[in-house]
Amino acid sequence: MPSSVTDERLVAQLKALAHPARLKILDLLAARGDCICGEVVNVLPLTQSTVSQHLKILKEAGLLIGTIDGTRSCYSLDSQAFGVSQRALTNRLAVYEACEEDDEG
Amino acid sequence: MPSSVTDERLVAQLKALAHPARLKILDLLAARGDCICGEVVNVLPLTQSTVSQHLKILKEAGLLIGTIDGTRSCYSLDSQAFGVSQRALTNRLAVYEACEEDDEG
DNA sequence: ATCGTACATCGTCGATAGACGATTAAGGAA
DNA sequence: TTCCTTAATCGTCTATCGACGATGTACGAT
Repeated sequence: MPSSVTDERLVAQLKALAHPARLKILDLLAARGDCICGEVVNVLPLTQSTVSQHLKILKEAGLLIGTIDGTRSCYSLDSQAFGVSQRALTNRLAVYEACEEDDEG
Repeated sequence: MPSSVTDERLVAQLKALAHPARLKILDLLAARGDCICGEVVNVLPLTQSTVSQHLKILKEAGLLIGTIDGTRSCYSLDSQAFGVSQRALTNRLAVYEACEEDDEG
């Protein structure tokens, strides 16, 4: 019953997810385990500053973990955070899905 | 492998979900089964035109079904659509979640 | 100390989102 | 028909998003 994720936080995460470039970044990180910023820049048709901005947004939404490695920034998915938000989202959507109109009579 | 939901569509649905007022509308519909526009207006601290706009966005994202009932518009959740998008989202997030960094060696 | 690399941040600009009031469209009641 | 109710749409305004180039910052090599 305690949702453990506020509406506000859920909205923030949904906003972070709701962009094609950011979904691509997540896919990339899921595929490779981790990436430095430059690798993401090489894959996406976007400039370095734009990619950096997207990474920041994902990080602020709590979906990514970023570590400094010398002059490089290494990013990886925050699997735990995804577990939490996945459950929150799934619960939410499941409620909506379960809400069949039962006035079929 | 066929995702059955394009990235584009997923992004559109995430955008539709990523607004507090629209989450509230979905909650309301889940709780009541269906609502006419005016009921939603009475519950939310927003004007009729704004609420109507939000309902339109949710409908265009394929999350709501709207039926005309005399001069009223009756909205209800499209449970089937939620089933589909829930699976799409859940799959996506599950991949991210499952992607533990296994380079612990 | 100087230079090069890698990334973050700043400033800007056009496009989009979100709110509102006003108007329009359409059904029901007199 | 005329009027009232309900809701969709239009026009406008502000705020935020998303892209970019330019600049700043920090580390590594020379």
